[in-house]
Amino acid sequence: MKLEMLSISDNEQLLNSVINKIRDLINYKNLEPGDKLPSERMLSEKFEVSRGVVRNAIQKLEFYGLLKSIPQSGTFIANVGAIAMNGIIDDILQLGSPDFKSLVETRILMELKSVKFAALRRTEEDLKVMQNALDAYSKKVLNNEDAVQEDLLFHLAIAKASKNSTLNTFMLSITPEIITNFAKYHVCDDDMALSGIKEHNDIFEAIKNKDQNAAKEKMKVHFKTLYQYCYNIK
Amino acid sequence: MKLEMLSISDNEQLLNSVINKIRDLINYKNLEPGDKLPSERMLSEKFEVSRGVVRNAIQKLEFYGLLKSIPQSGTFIANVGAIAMNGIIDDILQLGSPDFKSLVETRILMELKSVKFAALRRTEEDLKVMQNALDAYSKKVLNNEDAVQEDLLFHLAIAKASKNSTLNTFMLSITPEIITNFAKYHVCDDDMALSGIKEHNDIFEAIKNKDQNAAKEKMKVHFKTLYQYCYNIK
DNA sequence: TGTCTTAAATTGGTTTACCACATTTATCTC
DNA sequence: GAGATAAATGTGGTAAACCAATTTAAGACA
Repeated sequence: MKLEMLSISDNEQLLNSVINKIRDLINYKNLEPGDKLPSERMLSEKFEVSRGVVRNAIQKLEFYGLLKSIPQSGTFIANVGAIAMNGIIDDILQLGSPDFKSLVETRILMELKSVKFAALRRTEEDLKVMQNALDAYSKKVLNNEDAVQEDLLFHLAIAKASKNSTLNTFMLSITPEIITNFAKYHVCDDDMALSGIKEHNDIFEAIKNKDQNAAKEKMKVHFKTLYQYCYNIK
Repeated sequence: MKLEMLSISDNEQLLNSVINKIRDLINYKNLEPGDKLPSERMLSEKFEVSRGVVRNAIQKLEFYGLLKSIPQSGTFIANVGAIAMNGIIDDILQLGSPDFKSLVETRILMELKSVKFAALRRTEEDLKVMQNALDAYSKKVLNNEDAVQEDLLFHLAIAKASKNSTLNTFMLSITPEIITNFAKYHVCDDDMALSGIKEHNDIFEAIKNKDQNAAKEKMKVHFKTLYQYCYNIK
């Protein structure tokens, strides 16, 4: 069984079209935060789709914080202005193709900040978790095994130690995409992995010593190769 | 009708418990990327909940990129390692309470980068959109009206001009939360709004002139008050 | 024994009818 | 006419039956 995601499926296309229609409705009626959407039954009739599809669309928009369904009452516009809402929906609809370059670019800028926060705020417990991730990484690399997962686990441990829940959430959310693309493009060569062990250790020591600037610099070194890759491909 | 979100509803609690059980199952069975989850019917029987609840839980995990459902085949673990998966699920379950401090902290670091990218990559079209947002903001402020939405629209225009889709998505996703908290804590006073006009103009000019460093510095000035607020409250 | 065909079982997705609660409207009492 | 109460309507949520595609297993035939 393949896990291909090359073309979005029919049901996803239907879902997106309904999301688009809901957006058009909100724009047309100039609905503002707190306003009530028509009932699911009315929407399903208006859009000529089953109520289940409407429910799925609403649920997705609810995930993104744009709508709020309240049982036995209705669905309401959340505290988001019209233009921001349109931007987010645009984003939802073109989903699935965040370019790898922007992904890496964003990861790097977040890592450089989170490593500084980690150096500032890390606890002894954080250090232990990092140490474990570091050991697991080294072990895999020295056995010539693929260590992409372990590599990222070390970085996620740093993100957690940064004590910034939002930053941590974002790092977690881009991790799967990073892994997929790394595997696809074979970003990490074997020699890269070997040098990675020392680089990881340097970062770890800087965090341990609570040296923010050193931590950032060592992280920069670690991303040097990735940086070049990121800005060379188009 | 109030839009209170103080306590999560019963159905949400049930949903979270099922998500937790799915996580436990994955851990217990040591399921790896590509492995197949038991069928929805088996899960609903095992967890003693209706199949619909199981479907909702799977859908939510699919939304976060952890699972992938394929019609008439089954539900599969996406390309995410066990530990990263646990981290993300932890994150999903404690949802709804990203502290304001981390939110602001993250927003600032992303803004300081996105404004540099914008200065580097902005098109003439981008400048027009920014100019419009700027005018709308000034108009509201000079009329002594609330201008939080317009303020953020200018910043979102910058994020869009940064040509980094990932960064733009993140900025969009934290925008609703920012607006809510701004309104709740009355972060923006009237005099702050007035000085904001000039600060916005300065940022705009720097982007227009493609001066990355000036853009970042002007943005820093703009966030100075917010910075202090962010680091004073606990 | 091996390969192709075919039918039965399994799967996620969809539809339908029903539910409990909230809101609105109508009715009754004073 | 005002307030309280009850009936009717409308709402999102839920459970069960149904669907089409897939997978699996059995069977027929060489």
